[in-house]
Amino acid sequence: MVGKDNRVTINDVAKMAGVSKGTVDRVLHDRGEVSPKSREKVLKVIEELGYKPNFYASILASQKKHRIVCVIPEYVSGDFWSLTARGVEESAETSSRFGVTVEVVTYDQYDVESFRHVCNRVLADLPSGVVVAPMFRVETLNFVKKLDASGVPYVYIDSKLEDDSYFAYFGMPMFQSGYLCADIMADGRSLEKILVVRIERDKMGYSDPTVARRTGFMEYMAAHCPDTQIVNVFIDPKSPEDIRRKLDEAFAGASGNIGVVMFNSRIHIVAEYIRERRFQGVRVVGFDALEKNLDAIRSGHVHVLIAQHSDRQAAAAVNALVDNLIHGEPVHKKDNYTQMDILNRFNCDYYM
Amino acid sequence: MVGKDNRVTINDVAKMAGVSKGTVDRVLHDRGEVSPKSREKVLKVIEELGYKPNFYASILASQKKHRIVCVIPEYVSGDFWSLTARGVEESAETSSRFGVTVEVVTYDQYDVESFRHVCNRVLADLPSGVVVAPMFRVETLNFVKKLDASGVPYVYIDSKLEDDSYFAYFGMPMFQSGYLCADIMADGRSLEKILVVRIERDKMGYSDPTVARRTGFMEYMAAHCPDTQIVNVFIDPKSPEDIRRKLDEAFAGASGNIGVVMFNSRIHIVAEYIRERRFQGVRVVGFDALEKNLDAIRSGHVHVLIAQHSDRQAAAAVNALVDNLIHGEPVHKKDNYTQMDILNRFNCDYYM
DNA sequence: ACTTTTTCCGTGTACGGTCACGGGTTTTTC
DNA sequence: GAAAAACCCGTGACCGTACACGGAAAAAGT
Repeated sequence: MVGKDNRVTINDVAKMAGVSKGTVDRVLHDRGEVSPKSREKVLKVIEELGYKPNFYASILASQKKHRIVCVIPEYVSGDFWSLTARGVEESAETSSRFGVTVEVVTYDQYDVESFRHVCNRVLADLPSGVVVAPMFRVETLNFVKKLDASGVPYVYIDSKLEDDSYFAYFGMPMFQSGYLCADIMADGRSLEKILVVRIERDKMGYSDPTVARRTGFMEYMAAHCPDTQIVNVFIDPKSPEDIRRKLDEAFAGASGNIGVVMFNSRIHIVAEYIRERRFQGVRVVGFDALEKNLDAIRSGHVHVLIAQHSDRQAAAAVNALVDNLIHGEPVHKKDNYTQMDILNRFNCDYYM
Repeated sequence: MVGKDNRVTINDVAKMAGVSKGTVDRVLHDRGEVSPKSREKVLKVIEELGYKPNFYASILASQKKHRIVCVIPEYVSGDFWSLTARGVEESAETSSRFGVTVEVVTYDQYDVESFRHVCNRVLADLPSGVVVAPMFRVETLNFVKKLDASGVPYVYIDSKLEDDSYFAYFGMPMFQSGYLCADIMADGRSLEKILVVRIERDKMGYSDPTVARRTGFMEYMAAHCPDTQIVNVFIDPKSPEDIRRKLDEAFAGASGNIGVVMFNSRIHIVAEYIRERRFQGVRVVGFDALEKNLDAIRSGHVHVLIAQHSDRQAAAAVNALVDNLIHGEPVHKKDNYTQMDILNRFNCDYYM
């Protein structure tokens, strides 16, 4: 049996304490203008009666408006960040009931300047809370420092930086996901070599969340499969043709079993290549449940995806802020690592 | 940008439609006593203005009390049904804010009579909604028929029966989970035989949710590994010693690779056996993320678990009812299949 | 002792709904 | 055609809390 009848109201408390509800309200919200004596009295009565403020009446009466801003990379339908955006959208719906508006602002993840610009815009019109997916280390640290100075709580999603005053973090354990990936790739089969397909980026203080993943992968391989050759294949993000040439090179002259992996969400471009070249027996493992990646699983060109619910992550991030802003609830846990989901062709259709 | 200022109130609607808020309220709740003409008008205005009732005002004003009852098998801490109970407990917390109390009643899943008894108790004092985990086919059908007749919505969790008037269903796709299980067990390795450990039960119109799982498993094996021998090992649930003898028999004289699988949540008893006998190289696959099973993964005696978030399932079931009772929201989807999570030693620690 | 200031507190309205009540209209009934 | 019934609909009192406002009491100033 759960859920008791919570019939004690602020009026009961007031009556018992021999004061008016106004006074009770003042002590409840620490709004001052109450004598120590009556304050004491009220507190005692609250304790005795086990008074819990009615949540709904409270929200209804206080017409406070909160605004939360989510700063994430630009996205187009179907890519990784669109999942996050969807999650935000979802929780925005619920939050709007609490009088909280949620706003998404995006930046070009390949252009620091655009990130700086966005940060300034946010700082110029301070919201009540911020959710940020950090891509540029220095700039983000600078940004959150200012937020912190203004008392605006911020939540990291996807990856976090080394500062310590963030309100919460929601994301995948990146190192472990790489480790897991390696196990899935290599365990029980003796691979001759593994191609690690990487997208070249401008340097520019860029903080790639996937490096930890790669590190985890490499550590597993070093420990368990020292004989497997690891080959980095760098692709130019601007010329999609590039991948064909580079992979042709990498595949040339390979005789034994080969694996291909990417540590970002774009394994589907590898799947596409494999499909074109009609290669058989190549083991392909990637990350994130984009629609294109799921299709690649279904068609058999990708064997396993390691996925996370980025949408839930984003929603959780927003909700944590809302809970804090509205109910004054502290975070349950500061660091929240989402589960790593292993998807193959037999369970991917049940992954929404 | 998300979440607009939803400042349209029932009074705005009333004014626009040229009626009183009472009338608007009546059409909102389909409470009758409204002429078709004004009803039409109000509906149109609601549409135009995009009016959404304020949830909190609504809850505050209507002091309705709802009661939801969850009928599930008895459980002890750490077993499968305790997960479900935990999920119920969680959602009960949120629901209590909505003036909904959630009650868990349990029955002995090996005793029809106890189930009948529980059903009668529920029927004697009808709640607003029911969540039920069906174990006895005929009795459950009988039970829900009466609920249906009284207009009490009911939700199936874990497994569902073949009737059609349930409000919603939340559970794992059992057949596919068996198929998936077989793939994980056998793909890429040539197993000589697989032991299917089963717990004998009294017959008694008992509806075992795991039979579909076994069917899925067998179909996969027949299609992909016709040479692997499948051996059923029946265990007496009452004598835990039994398993040792039976498994000893089954293992005796096996030379090649062996797999062991159970289709309920108790693979940990096999793990325990393997640990005792110090067997090496036996592939063990099971279901459900019980603490004991997770421990078995960590110690290496179970290789993979296929899990579902039964807690979320239960919570979702309760929430669906609450949403419907409080806000009159219809279910999004009637049949909700939860994802199948593949757990191994590298990702099981992030599965909460 | 009489202002002036500060401190403390009660009152009343608003928030956006719900629902009982009762009065006015129309339709039925005899 | 009047009485009864059925049908519609507006009114207003809540629900439990937040907060502005103004006044009483106490402290400080002169």
